[in-house]
Amino acid sequence: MTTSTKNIPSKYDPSVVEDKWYSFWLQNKYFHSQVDHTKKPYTIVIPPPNVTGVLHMGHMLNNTIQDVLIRRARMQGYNACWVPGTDHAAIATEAKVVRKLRERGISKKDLSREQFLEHAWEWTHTHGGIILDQLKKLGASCDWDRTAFTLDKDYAESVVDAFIDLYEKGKIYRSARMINWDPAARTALSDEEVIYKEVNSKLYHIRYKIVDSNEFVTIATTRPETILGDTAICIHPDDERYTHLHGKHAIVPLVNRVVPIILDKYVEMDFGTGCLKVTPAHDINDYELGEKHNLETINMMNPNGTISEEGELYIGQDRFVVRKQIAIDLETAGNLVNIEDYTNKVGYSERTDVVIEPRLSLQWWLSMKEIAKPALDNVMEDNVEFFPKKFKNTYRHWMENVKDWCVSRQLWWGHQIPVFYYGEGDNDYVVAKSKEKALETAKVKSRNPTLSLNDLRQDEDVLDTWFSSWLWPISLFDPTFIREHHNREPNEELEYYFQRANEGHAYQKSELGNSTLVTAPEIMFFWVARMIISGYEYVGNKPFNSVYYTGIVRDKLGRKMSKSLGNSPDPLDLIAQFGADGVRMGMLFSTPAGNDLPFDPSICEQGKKFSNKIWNAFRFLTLNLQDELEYSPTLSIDREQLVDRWMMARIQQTILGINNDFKDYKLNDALKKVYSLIWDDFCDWYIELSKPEYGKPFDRQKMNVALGFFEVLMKLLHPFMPFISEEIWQYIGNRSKEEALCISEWPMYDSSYDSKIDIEQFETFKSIVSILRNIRAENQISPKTEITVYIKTVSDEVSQYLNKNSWILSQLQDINELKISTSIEKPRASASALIGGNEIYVPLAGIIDIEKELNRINKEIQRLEGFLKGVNGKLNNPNFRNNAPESVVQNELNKKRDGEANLLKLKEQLKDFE
RNA sequence: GCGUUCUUAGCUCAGUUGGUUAGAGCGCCACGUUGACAUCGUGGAGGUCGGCAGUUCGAAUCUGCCAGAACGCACCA
Repeated sequence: MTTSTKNIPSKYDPSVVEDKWYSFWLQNKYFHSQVDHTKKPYTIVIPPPNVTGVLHMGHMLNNTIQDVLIRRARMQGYNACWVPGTDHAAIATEAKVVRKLRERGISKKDLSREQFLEHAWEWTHTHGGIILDQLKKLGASCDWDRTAFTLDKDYAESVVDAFIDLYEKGKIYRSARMINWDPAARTALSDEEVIYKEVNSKLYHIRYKIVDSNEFVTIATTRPETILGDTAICIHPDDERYTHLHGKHAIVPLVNRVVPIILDKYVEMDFGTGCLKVTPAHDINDYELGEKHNLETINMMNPNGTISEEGELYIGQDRFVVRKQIAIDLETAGNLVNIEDYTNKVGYSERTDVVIEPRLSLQWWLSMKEIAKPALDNVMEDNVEFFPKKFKNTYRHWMENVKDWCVSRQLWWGHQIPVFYYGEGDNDYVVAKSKEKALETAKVKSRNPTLSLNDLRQDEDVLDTWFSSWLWPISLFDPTFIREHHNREPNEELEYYFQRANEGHAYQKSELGNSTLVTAPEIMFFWVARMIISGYEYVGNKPFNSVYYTGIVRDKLGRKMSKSLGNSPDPLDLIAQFGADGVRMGMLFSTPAGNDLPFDPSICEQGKKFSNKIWNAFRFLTLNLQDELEYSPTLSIDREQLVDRWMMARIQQTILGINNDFKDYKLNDALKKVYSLIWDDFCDWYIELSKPEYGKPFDRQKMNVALGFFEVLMKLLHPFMPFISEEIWQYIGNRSKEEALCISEWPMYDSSYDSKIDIEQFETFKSIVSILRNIRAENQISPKTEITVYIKTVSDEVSQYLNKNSWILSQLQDINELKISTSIEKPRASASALIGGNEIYVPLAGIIDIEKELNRINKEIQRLEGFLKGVNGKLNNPNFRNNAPESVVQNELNKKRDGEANLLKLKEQLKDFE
């Protein structure tokens, strides 16, 4: 890159600059990582977005955070590897494809599995990876050579391997149980895929006739259609109201089925009538009652949510249509007692948003209790550290009560379950990698040597999408390891990016953990917990040192931003409007780790303004070096100059502060520190003071030192705003073609420059300037009018450094006379102020607005008196003097001494106006 | 219902082990274009730290109760 001063545009145009540098970074493969044992690894695996998804604000936040972490690690000299990829997202993608096909008049049930998968792949090829291109716009510094997809051949094999391995270990089994059934997708779901929502519904009271009696019992239900599957009425054995019904039978209305009245303490006598209808096939609790009391199960619903033949009536009609109709019919039959409004919670499918039906079904399960143990313990011991900490509790609660995982899904898009059936019996199957392999075992197991490939039928179902993504950190690096882990060590990549990156305990505050997962808390159970489980199960180690849970991006009304609500701005529009840097900064600026982000596009405005400020500061420094062919930024400061020492000290403070913030993942605090360093310290003070006296030429050396500082500032800014920082950094220095800010060294903290005295002294100057500005504002004195300033200092030491650096005052204020000494005669009719006990006087005879000045002094006196009242209150309290530590008492005494001295000075000043 | 985390300026949030009369950014008000930036500069006004008790010499900070919010888990048909 040229460092010529020519052609620095007066306006900063992110769209041009950002594309330019992104291509440059890619061309030079700065984001590519390979095993290098001379460097420490730092690994991030991306939470793979749905392959056909498009970027939303949640992705923006999530990936910005990952990019900040990986870019800083890269600059710190880590071998930083951020692996990107996409997830096939079984049910989500399949639902999308089904919808698309329906729009084209094609129904899934008219297609064969192969035909459907052809459509799905076509869809994947046209839309797949769009989201990854969008991430590039954001500046994501992923190693794109490693881009993976959960249905890639190698990866898919590892998923099947895991199933086989766990089956062979006895962890996977097949069982008929109550499951959550999604009637729209027509598949089983895991418990985590069900979302409970509070809804306004109706409670139907229905009476059942008692056999051989004119009596009725009344039950209540929110799902009257399920009476078609009733096989009992249940009452509490101690319920005296119903003692006479023990051993009797009741008649289910409409279907006129005779069912027993059973007794069980499960029934709450206080709720409703104390009578419960029992539908074992369609309710979890009822199922358990059914098992216990040997009840018949009537499966009255089809997989698509219509009534089945077993239901006898309303066959083929939708469950919700029937719910209305059956109420009418029950009324007609005289069985409907009443209907009341009722609020209850109903389970909905996370993906299709339809009401879940509990249903008895034969599925594949993974036994969780045992394999979850190390994953629970290591998080509890902070060996895997959660940020924010509060999620440890949620995690523990889930892990301690972890239930077996239903891993089979009645879908086609995904990893087909490697189970081959050779007969109709419950155990007539073998688990194998392929049909061919299955055949041999099947022959033995079935004792039928004539069995052929045609006799084998593979399980139709696919695996839960999370059953593939839980292997993400392993199979990205070593896809055959799952299969071979009994016989060999991890390959070089897995060893380096997984094992070595996660060596030791996470809780080492001395440096950043070497591997971080950045994700949403919503998928803690779906994904995070299961990845930790698979890490210990297969590699014997955690897959990451720390987990950073991001907040949820919400709109102004506090609603989660989602495509369906249409309340999410298009991230690419935002980037076009504010620049990727602007959007990144806007989001990071207002998200403490784990907090939700109330998003308003205007927060990106601040990012854009910041870019503009930086650009203009840069332009100012270089405009005045127009004759230079190359800049010579330098950090060899003039040690005699307070302002240089101060700037250096502020930089050191900031480096230290940022490094600490990163250890706690307080990215917004870190960014705020950089922001303030650049805007408040560098632009508002340092640059102002680097300007020469009016009319005089610019000091080349000063400009070069300013550029030297600027260079450091751009390094500190780079993880957050990679584009503008790279652009400026490239301009500033004499860079060779291979150089880039993104691979330059992170600034080292240098304690020799971190001087509290320099900062204190400069702060005094800042306060004096502020007070002079304030005096001008109150007395309406234009900045151009010269003023006289006397400073009566508290000590010779103060006089000395103020005098030595008095040019700072003259530079920032038009002053015709400046006196600094311990022995200043207080001038009459002057505006005055106190700074650290030092008295500032600005004689303003004839100009001064006496009322305002009196006001100001009186206000200050009032404040001080109140302050001293508090201090004296403490000091006069014997309990305080006896109990408080000596240092605290001494501190109060100092406050009293200084406060009283200041009060005296203020009262003197007041006398002037009497 | 159980559990967890919260409640600080108009908004979004800081506030380290209790110890200056509580800070920042945005927004708001006033003033301001002499060498980069009006996408800017300068100054200013905003809070009895959700409420009530308690512990303590001293509470935004610790404890209890109450009110409200968010999340997780389990749910009565």
